[in-house]
Amino acid sequence: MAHDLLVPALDWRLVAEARPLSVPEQVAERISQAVLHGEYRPGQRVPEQSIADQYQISRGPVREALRLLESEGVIEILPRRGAHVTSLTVREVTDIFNIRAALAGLSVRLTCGNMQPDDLVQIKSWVARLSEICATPDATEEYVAISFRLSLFMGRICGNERLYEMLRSLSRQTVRYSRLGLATRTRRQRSAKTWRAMLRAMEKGDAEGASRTLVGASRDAAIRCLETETGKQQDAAL
Amino acid sequence: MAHDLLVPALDWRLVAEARPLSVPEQVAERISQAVLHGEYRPGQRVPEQSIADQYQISRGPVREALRLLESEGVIEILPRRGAHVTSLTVREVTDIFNIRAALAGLSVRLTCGNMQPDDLVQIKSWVARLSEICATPDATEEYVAISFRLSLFMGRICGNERLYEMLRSLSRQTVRYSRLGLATRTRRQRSAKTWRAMLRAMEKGDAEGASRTLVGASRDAAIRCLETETGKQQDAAL
DNA sequence: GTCAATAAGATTGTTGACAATCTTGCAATC
DNA sequence: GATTGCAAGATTGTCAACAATCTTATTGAC
Repeated sequence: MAHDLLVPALDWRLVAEARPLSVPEQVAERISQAVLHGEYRPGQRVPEQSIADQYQISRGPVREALRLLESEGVIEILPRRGAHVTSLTVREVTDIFNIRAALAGLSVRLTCGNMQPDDLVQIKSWVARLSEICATPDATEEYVAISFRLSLFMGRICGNERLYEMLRSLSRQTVRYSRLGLATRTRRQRSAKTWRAMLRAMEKGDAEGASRTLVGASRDAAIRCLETETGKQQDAAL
Repeated sequence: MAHDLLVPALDWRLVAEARPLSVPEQVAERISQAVLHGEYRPGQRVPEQSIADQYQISRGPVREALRLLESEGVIEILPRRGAHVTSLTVREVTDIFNIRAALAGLSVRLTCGNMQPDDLVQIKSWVARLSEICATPDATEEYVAISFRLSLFMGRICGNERLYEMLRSLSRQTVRYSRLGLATRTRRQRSAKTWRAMLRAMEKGDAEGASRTLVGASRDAAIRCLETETGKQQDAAL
């Protein structure tokens, strides 16, 4: 088709960003939330028909929703055996944490060169809040929530859209396990110390230093969080 | 279902790894190859029906194949507008190169700690071959092929399966553009020099050094390869 | 001649049905 | 009592048809 050569196609990405979610996307979001909230256990089957009945749609859109969730790592689809909530081994969780650490490091480095004054204020306030609550018993939920908001915030403002998407996806896959790594007062205090060190480096404009701090700490945290589990069972399922 | 609590589900990942490719996977592979070989141009539409006719199947499996390709970044699917071969902007290519650099760095670092003697021999021979042909005019294709094999090899032997998958996916998305970055003799010579430096660091057991060398070089290469294009057009499509 | 409205055609989204395969429960055997 | 084989049920894979939406070409007005 010579047509394509003459008239460049309109780049729809620039037009419709905040489009309404399609049916499969909505279903995927619901299931994802259900998994995150522990309504489905790791390894549990997710039959297409039961989802279809639940939302009163046919299996077509459900299949699509499941593919979406598979690409996000929330579920696994095996041929003729259907969809299961992912149940990661210790090895796989470590692997993902390593990847996440490397990408978080990149996002911090980029953020340093791409930051608005307001952004630093925002980051500062979150780090302050983390330092405040890290010693409080039972502050795990708030601590986890804020540290995720913080790392995704840097993912967003660093200017690398695709990096943000990858960090978001990896976070989704590891929330359950991150919670373990921040479950005790000691661990949270150690984590808060890292965030402060990273902030200091950022304020000095030391992008490499900030990045190194975060990567090192993430790596340690991954090891620490999994040491607890390693002895128990080969499957790290929460 | 209390049943799930008593009998842990069999982990099929450990059993059936080399399973035969499903129909959608086969179709996805074919389309992917066609895109890589330039049979589809960036931005070109990929209608479901025409693919279905081509392989004499219905649109169901085709839809699934297209979702697979979307998750690999080979095509883009827009609601009610169908699938298009991805046409990346300069910005997006840079973004992906940055991510790939960070992950390649991680894979090299892990490889250093996870390497068999044979592996180093293999890497050495490839680096030698690259040094041999880098000055040859018109060696772009072989040079690109070997350097990809090399980086994916390290992705594979580093022991982080997921990292390998991500590197493979990112490579697929950027082959077209990498070719630009290795199109001239000077660029290939510069690239070969980097590989040699990385190899020296690996031989000394300097994982961090090897990683830094590669990350730095990848970053430079990305910038260099795109400088050529930046002036011309906002869309970096090959 | 250029632009806007319209209609025909093409394409995607969804549905329900059927075939292929897997899982589960039960019975027969060792 | 544990294991194997079989059958019924459940679940996934594929298909063809219809509805909703978008694209393209034509027509008419300015």
